[in-house]
Amino acid sequence: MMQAKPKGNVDDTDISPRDLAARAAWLSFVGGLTQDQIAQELGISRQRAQRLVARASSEGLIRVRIEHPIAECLELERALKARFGLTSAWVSPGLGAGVDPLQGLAPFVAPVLERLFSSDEPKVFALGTGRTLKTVVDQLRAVDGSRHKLVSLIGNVAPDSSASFYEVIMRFAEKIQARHYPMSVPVAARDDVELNLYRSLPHVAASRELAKSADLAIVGIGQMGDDAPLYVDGFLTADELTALRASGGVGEICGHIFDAEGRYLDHPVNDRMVGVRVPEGDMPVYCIGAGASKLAALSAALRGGLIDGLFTDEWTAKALISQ
Amino acid sequence: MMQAKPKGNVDDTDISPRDLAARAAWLSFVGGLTQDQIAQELGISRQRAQRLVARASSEGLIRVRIEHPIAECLELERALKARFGLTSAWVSPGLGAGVDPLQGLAPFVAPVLERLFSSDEPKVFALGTGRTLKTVVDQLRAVDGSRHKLVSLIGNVAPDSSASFYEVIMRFAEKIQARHYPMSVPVAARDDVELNLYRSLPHVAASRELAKSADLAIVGIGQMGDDAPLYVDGFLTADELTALRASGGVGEICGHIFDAEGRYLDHPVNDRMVGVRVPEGDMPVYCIGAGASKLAALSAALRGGLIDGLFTDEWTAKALISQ
DNA sequence: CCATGAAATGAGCAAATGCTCAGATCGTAA
DNA sequence: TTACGATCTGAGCATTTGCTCATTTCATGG
Repeated sequence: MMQAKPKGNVDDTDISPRDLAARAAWLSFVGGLTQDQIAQELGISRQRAQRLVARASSEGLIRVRIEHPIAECLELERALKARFGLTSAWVSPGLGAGVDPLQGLAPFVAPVLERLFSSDEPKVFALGTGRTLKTVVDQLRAVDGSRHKLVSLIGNVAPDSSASFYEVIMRFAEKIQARHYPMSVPVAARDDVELNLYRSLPHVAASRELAKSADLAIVGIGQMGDDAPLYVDGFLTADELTALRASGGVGEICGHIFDAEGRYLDHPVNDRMVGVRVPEGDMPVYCIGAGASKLAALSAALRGGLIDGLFTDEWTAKALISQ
Repeated sequence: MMQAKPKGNVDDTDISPRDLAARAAWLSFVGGLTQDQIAQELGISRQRAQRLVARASSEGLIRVRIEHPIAECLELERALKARFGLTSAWVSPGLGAGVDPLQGLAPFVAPVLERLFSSDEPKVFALGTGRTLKTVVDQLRAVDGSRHKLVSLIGNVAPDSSASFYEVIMRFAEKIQARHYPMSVPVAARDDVELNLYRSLPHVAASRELAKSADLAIVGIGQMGDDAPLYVDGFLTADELTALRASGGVGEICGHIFDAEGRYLDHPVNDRMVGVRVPEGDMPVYCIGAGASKLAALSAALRGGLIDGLFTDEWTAKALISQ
């Protein structure tokens, strides 16, 4: 499927090296040993110890969390809920200007999702896609959620027929060992005939039904700037993007484009999405997103009541509250 | 109750300083910023940034966990279960010779207990006391376990009438917001009359009944060397300690002393404990303990089938398996 | 068998970190 | 107001850490 590079960080069946890295990291972080001491303890060179610890961090073997809720963030959560009628809000501390907001948001979101997934009661979670969700799932700890079901809200085949795209649901399913129902058709149909064809496929119809009756939807949010994900990934042509913006499009959730008031556009592009449009029924929708580029989209989604819960960072929360 | 020192690390209503520490730690650990950058971001001196991060770690605002199960530890867990007929075993990676085993064991045990406490089904947990359990509870994250009940297996009043001792159940209860039932009487009665008196007190009888019907017991284990906890804390005189050792006593759980085969001694000291002796009925008993000093006691408890689950560290596990 | 390239290793060095000490700041009491 | 004590703060320095580069090791293919 992919390149044959032996560098792949997927979990292959290595026995020793990763173990050793974990051990070095344990000695360093938990034991507070210096690299020299680690080297001695493990019978390796100080240099190697250093590399093992670095590797453990970069491969995500280390998970750090701050136990103390920062008052300012709690206040922002309260304000977001009050201002936009959300049922839930989570605000991560910011990491300063130069840093990708996801770097802070993802490790903050992951534990919350773990809590959701560790509910004893079997639930159906409907998932979107995108870089945000992918980054979050990478941070997710392996918890046993085998009683739950995961279903995709959106097709998983890109216009160039590649299926890899941002495969989020598989990764989620691996982490929590849940049954999963991807929507194995193109994200968008090219015309109404195709749309009806896709939707009439039994496995698609089943996934759509399951998604519509899910207990909770977890989605990202896309912006409509020049580097809109829909455009970059080839779902829209440059002309279409321009046209949609002219029609007022400022953001999208699961490929469904909406205007600044959070109303979905009445536009052919929107009508040909094979997946499910949220909100659907009384299923709560939790959205994960932060950063200046997503501000307009988030603001619109909030204004239109498209979402019920929001994960974001401090900077974005402040910006949203001050309009 | 305690000294009036304003240094107490109990959660007082500070607003800013701890928040700032948490924020600095977040920037450092999650954001990977250098102290200089943190200082700039927070508008403070590099020095202060350094101190804030250090403080955050020392105050336990930071929680680090290793995501990767180390093969060698898994193997030891398997071996422990097979060898001693345990239903569960957890082995933490060792931290090298010079370090208190608890420093590694406690952060390892805490997440496992969190999982136990996050079960949706209401349960009754029976708890022992001691330094081990206290260190573990300090590492525990605040999870909502308000549906559970916590009950003490042992009295909470020391011979000198001080109640503070190792107050574990309160700390657990605070962390998980569970109803708790301490056993508010002396640990040991001075004679049979007193024993019967204590046990006939309604709240003691109720606690004992609840403890006996608990879903799970979580206990530490004590050794009977010259610095036996029972002796150090004043529950035994030096003479008694010597006598008990002469009678074969090598360890104790909740103050009940047993011999090298894990059989409880038939001795007056043992008969005057007000609390509950484990195992009791079919309630599983999980024991937390590691270190050379506890080896004999652990070995005996395992041999006698006193415990069903064991939390220990690598070194101790190896020693136990090789007899 | 050797040639080749990629990854692992160790040395050296610059940056970052943690610690100590002296001075500053603040609150309290005379 | 001034003196006092305790904490907070910043500078300097020793230690620790992370990075780069040259070398070695290992695996693969000629």
